[in-house]
Amino acid sequence: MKDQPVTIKDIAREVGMSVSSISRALSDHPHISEETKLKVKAAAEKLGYRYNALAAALRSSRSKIIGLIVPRVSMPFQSAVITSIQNRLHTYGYNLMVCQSNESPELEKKLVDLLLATQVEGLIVSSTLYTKDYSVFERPSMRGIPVVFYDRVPKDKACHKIVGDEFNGGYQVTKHLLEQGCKHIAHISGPLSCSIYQHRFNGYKEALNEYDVPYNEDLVFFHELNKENTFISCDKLFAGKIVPDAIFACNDTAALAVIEYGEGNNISIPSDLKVAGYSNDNRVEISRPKITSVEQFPHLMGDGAAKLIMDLIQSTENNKSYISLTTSIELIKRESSSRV
Amino acid sequence: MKDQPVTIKDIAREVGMSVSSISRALSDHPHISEETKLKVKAAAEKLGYRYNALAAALRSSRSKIIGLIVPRVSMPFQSAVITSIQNRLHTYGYNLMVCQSNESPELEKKLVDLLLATQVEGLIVSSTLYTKDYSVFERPSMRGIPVVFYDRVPKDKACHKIVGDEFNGGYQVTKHLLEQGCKHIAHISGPLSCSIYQHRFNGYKEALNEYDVPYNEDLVFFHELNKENTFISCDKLFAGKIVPDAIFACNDTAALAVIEYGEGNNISIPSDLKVAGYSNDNRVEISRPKITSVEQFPHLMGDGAAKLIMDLIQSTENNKSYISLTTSIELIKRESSSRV
DNA sequence: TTTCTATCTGCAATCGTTTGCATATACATA
DNA sequence: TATGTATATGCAAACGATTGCAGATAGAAA
Repeated sequence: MKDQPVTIKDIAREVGMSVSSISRALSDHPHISEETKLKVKAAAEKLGYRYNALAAALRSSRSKIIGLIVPRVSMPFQSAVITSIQNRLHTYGYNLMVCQSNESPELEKKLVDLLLATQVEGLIVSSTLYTKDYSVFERPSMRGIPVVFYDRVPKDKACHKIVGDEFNGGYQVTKHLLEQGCKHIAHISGPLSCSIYQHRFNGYKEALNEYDVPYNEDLVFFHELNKENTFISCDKLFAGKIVPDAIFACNDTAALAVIEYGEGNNISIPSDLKVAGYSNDNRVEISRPKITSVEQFPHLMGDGAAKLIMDLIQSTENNKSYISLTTSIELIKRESSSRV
Repeated sequence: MKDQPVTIKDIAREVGMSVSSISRALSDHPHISEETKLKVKAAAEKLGYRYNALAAALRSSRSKIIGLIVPRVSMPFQSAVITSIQNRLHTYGYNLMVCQSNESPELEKKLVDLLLATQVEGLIVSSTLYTKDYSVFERPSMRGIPVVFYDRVPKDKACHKIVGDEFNGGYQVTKHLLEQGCKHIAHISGPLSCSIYQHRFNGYKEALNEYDVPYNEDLVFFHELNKENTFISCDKLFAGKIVPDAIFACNDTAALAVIEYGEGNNISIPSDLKVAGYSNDNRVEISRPKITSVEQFPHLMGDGAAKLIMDLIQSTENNKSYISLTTSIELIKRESSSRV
């Protein structure tokens, strides 16, 4: 056995046929007889042949690779989505190349170039909190390579995308809090540059409007939703003229921070203050009180994103129209927002 | 502008030079004058040239792709590790292709083939709970492609690996519980086919031994560490002759299940029963009581795995010896195991 | 002028497949 | 015999870069 990898050329020599026939035999081309196929495959096995997907990709210009750009893998929602994207793509015989933007729009741009250089056949993207300029995804160099956005998608631009029903989520949470008798519902949100927060915010305002509760901008905050920022906002809220009787936090980390803030400041939840989060991550059921939150069904979203990109790749016609899918959400009511 | 992608050939035509010079100019080869490089790069920009990494990979047989095989992306520990692996590899100019075995040894094997076909330059692997046969990683067809295991590694086989100090973790937890005065420490573990559980179990027995507490096999359980299984084990434990005064669960999901079991069965924690988990995931601090657990520093492990694979790829000499790295752990004591 | 470096550039093979087209064979049909 | 139709196989040109080697050019030294 040589140290050089075995190629179809070696198989051709072994069985005394041309490389083209070997190639066809191995890929079950109908023009090759069953008998020959068996012979070729046996020889391949015997020689320890290994298919070179790169060479095939170069020649056929189908790399069977999908690129994924995501802010960070280690966010519970994202990792759940990625899990199902990867599993689904695998059933199509496609591989996934994962890149992280680390919430940096500049890096995100570079990653697009990187993945295009790798000849990905499609791109799945959930953008950074701050991405405003999406032009990189429609440069001429993108020609022919479909892009599917999910979750965090362009705000003002048509594109293929799959998103949760964020407006409805924001609306449902707010409506629920209103129905629990709350009058002063604070909203702790992520930056509005990010589509999901914009839509939840719109839903929030819609519900207020519907219930004739005036919108008060002293009760809304926009910042990255970590514990520190949330504490700062809580401080402001409880130092303000109007003390809130509910807080709608736009993720569960922030909601948990509110709970902790309450514990530390003698604010009892839900009697003094009702709280709701978003994403229904696995901490909200552990918390005491358990936290009302919105389930986003990340697996459906991942599955949908993978199916959508594959459809776009496989459809021959030049799709001029954009496909937009919405996955439903479900408000899960728990103790943190219950009537006392 | 044509619909065909622009290649270095087009640049060569544009600037009136040969493709080899273009190639060298673009990759900053020292034999090309600065002046020429600038001219070439300007032309590339102008034509909208995009580097084809696949073609380069084929010719140079350096794909700049690392394959990752992991049970599931959506486990908190795993996704934290993956995050740092990907970020670190990116600094080396390498990409990461992520595959999930879904805890199936058969699928795991197929993924090795798949990734080898993709011409990965290295493989990073955390195996399934049940992988016993690691021969697939040392077949002749693997020749030259380094493999780094992390976390869940082969038990009885030398290999490159980076693992947490599991024995010490198991030992520390058990010792801590003993020092809190516990005499009957149950151990709820994953299957021993998996290296990490074997080592934690060994650490558990070592501590018992050191404190002259007899090992009692009625107090140990081996199964997948989900809530249902843990409940079943708890039922058995509390129906047995010897009622435990502590439970050392091998992950936090199981520890949380024990807490929940306690709530539902009038077992008060930590006064009646002390509890410890493993991995220090973000739920243990939310739980009431907060749960004693073991921090594994997944980011160090990911970083280490990425560095190690790159070292192996870049080292020219044929490494005969295996490198084994151990990341330290830290026992975080919390209410669930405190003296009353 | 000649010769020698040093510096730059080009030729052409190569990486391992895929694939359009041509060809070969066998068998049936006219 | 000539023709047609499947069926099976081979030829050779791609795909787009890299790279060993040879060659060209220019300036300096002899």
